[in-house]
Amino acid sequence: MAEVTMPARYSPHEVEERLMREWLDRGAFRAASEPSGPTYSIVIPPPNVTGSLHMGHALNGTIQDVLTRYHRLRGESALWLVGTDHAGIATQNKVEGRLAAEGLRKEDIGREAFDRRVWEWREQYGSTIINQLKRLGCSCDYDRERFTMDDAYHAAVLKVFVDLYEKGDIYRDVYLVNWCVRCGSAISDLEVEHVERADRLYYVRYPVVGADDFLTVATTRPETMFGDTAVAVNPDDPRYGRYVGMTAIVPLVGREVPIIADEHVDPAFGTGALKITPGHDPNDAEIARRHGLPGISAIGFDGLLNEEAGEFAGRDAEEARAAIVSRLTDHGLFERAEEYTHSVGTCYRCGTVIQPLLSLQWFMDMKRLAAPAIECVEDGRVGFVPDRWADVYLEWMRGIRPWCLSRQLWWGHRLPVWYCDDCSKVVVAVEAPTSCPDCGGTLRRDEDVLDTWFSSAMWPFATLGWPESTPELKSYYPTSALSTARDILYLWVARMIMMGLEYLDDVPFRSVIVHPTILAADGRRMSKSLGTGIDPLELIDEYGADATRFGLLYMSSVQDVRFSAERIEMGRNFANKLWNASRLVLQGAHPEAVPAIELATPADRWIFSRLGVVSVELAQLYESFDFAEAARLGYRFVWNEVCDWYLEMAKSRLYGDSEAERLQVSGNLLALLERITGLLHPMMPFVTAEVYRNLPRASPGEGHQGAAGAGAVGADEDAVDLLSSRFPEGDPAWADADAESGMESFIAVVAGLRSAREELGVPRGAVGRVWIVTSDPGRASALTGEPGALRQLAGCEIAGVVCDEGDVPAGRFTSVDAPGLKVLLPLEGLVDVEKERARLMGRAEKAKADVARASGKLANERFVVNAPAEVVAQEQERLAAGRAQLADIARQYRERLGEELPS
RNA sequence: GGGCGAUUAGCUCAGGGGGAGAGCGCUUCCUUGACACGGAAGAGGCCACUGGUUCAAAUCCAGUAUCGCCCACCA
Repeated sequence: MAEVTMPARYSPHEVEERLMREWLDRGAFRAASEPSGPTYSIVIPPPNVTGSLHMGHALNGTIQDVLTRYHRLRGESALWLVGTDHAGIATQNKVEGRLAAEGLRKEDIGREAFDRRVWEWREQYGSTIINQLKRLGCSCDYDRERFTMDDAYHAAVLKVFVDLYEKGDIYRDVYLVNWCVRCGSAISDLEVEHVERADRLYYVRYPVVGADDFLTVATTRPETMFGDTAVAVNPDDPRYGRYVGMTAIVPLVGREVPIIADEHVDPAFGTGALKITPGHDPNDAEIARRHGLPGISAIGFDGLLNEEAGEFAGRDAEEARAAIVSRLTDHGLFERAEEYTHSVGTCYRCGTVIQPLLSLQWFMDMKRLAAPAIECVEDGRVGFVPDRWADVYLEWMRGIRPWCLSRQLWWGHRLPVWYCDDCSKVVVAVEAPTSCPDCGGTLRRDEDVLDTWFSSAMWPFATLGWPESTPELKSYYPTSALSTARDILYLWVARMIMMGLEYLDDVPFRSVIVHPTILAADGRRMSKSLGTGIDPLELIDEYGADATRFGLLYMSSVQDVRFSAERIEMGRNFANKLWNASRLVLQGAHPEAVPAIELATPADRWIFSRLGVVSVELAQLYESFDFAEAARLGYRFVWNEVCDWYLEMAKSRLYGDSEAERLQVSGNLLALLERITGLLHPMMPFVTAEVYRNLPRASPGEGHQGAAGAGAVGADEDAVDLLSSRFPEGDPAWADADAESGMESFIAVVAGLRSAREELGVPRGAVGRVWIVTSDPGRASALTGEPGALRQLAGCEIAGVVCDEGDVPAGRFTSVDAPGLKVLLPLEGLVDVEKERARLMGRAEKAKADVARASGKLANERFVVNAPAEVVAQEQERLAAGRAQLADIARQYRERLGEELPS
């Protein structure tokens, strides 16, 4: 390798921009239409076209990219399909806002022009979020970008609507729907967000006809009384039994309505009497249905009271409340009001309080489609991660209710429904009919569009070309995994499962990953309006994409987590660590070295044994979606094992005099680094790819066991691109339990020696000639086989190895314990008596505590009888070791300090 | 009203029946030829509370408290 010039600090932005451009230019993320081998596929939860990347997208994008890159490295044909959702209300609001800035309303320009404006808007801003995904390093197949309003997609949506209509699942009916006055549209039950609100409960008197009496009802919404069609009491309520069957007068309206008995009424609530407003309350509508009562609408789609409200007609319903109460007071019909906290439905898009209104809408009955969608989760064809979400899903699915599909918007998939002006014919068809098939009359198309989620429900197959039988559909459906936030489990995930089973006769994905919600640092939701949001792009700017990804993964354990910038910083430091490790290797390596594994020393055997284990574990973690643990493992292995120990130990050979050793250790270092880049690439694509491309390579045909992805070496460009390599597999031959336990001793010895030197104030640079005391030659060889490292790291040379401490020449030593052996460090003239006394006392305390605990346990007969043999044996070992250590300390105390160890 | 999750070091979080872990922060030292976004040595926890199961509980069970989320027709 020629001169390597690498800055001491990894600078992510230059690398990220350059590599991403290269990858995109050469189509590295493109998935073949008809791949020959195994495939892997993910469809992205399509963000709103109006959207920009937030923390949830960043985490979710990272997770999906880890999976895609991992499986791509596995040699699978990996497709990560991206796209955006037309997001009916959200987008329409945005464009209406722009019109408003020009002093226009959408009605001023008309539907067609408005549609054009939306498309223009989309041209201009619709790719923002997609570009932001690129900054994160997401390896989506950008050439296959889809939009839920693409022509082909639209055709698929119409086909499904018509089909479900013909099957009888979709129907039109008058029903109480959730009406958002601000959006001017119905929304589905799932789009209603309930929020707690401090309100008042009003007690209003309804005079009973033919009795000089009245019934007092409690209501939070007196303004709905204009729609009252009954007063209800509980049938078992003794207070009111005599009134049932009589009638009452609705105050201010004067309407005479029946007094009915219904189980639903809770005698304990309020007065036990309930006014029934079927036109504006779902419960009341239910009761009215049971009793055959009519519904009256007193509030219009504009949220204003209508002519039913008499003098209040034309006033905003909620705003008129006070006036109504005051008028009731005038009539002596208002009793009192009390403070009352309850939850009110609001529009999840704009927060406006929902007005339940009777309205003619299109609905979809979900029962038929739900059955197989329940089954496929029960039998495990679709799995949830974490799996408790399966229960949440199933519970909702079992109680599923009809879905209000129609939206009174302009932006969206317009219903393929026509009404005849002349007869009452309803035509539902994919192709626009020219005239009424029954009477030849003129047809009018339904003005409404479909709920955005109706088209989203088809995302896993409509994006792959359905209903055409495309090669993509064949290759990539069902998809492999779906990663999503939990708040769209019902809105989206459940509906995709139903639609997938209905139209492809197979589940849309095998696994649903429900990733955690990232909360603001103070524990609240991250939200722009609260000012608690953190922009992931700012993190990428400050720390780099790899750091952002790593930090997000690290904190993405199974539960919700508060965002901590320290985690991202940790990722940045880690990327920098990896970068600098590669600097050490590349700058220090023998100029002719190429990746080549030759297990020559205990450290070599140890690190490759560990590499093998870690390779398997990381693969398992990626496959089981445990990304937080994968991040931890990668971090620990690279930092605490490779950098802290192997690289440090390798230095003595790397900078040593032996050319052969230098070449040999260089080969190991390069091979190790090469594999690490592959292992970490799914999580940190940029820094790993950049390091990888700097590695020297064996010339073709030279054949050595070190080249990762040896089979992939082809064109020059590919040869240096980590994306074209293979996920590193460990060689089973590397497994070496002795090397691992030997290294355990080595690390304990070095740490112990350093600690002792520190505590005793041994001057830096002083070299100690240590004796190793052990009866286990394997353990000893971990030290004797690494003399250079021992000298470098602990400042010690080995004087000799003995089985028995008695064989060590007389002298003053301090001892360091390690698994399987003990090391004696000569003290000579440099012992500080006070320090050594403190040190020995400290060790003695600990040893005594060990002995006390172990002997206590072993004295307990029930422990000895019941505990597993190995646990008892372990305790016996502890006892023995503790006693030996104590004796040892006592002896040292005597020899060194000329005192007896205080007891 | 039902359900789920959380409660571990100053902070953010792992762990999950046999001697408490990480990162940051803190103390002391170190600008040695990968890295101060670094290195070395340390300090710092009755693992929310109360009971139970067990030879053994931070870990399993029950209950309590606090926080968060979801579902529900709380007028």
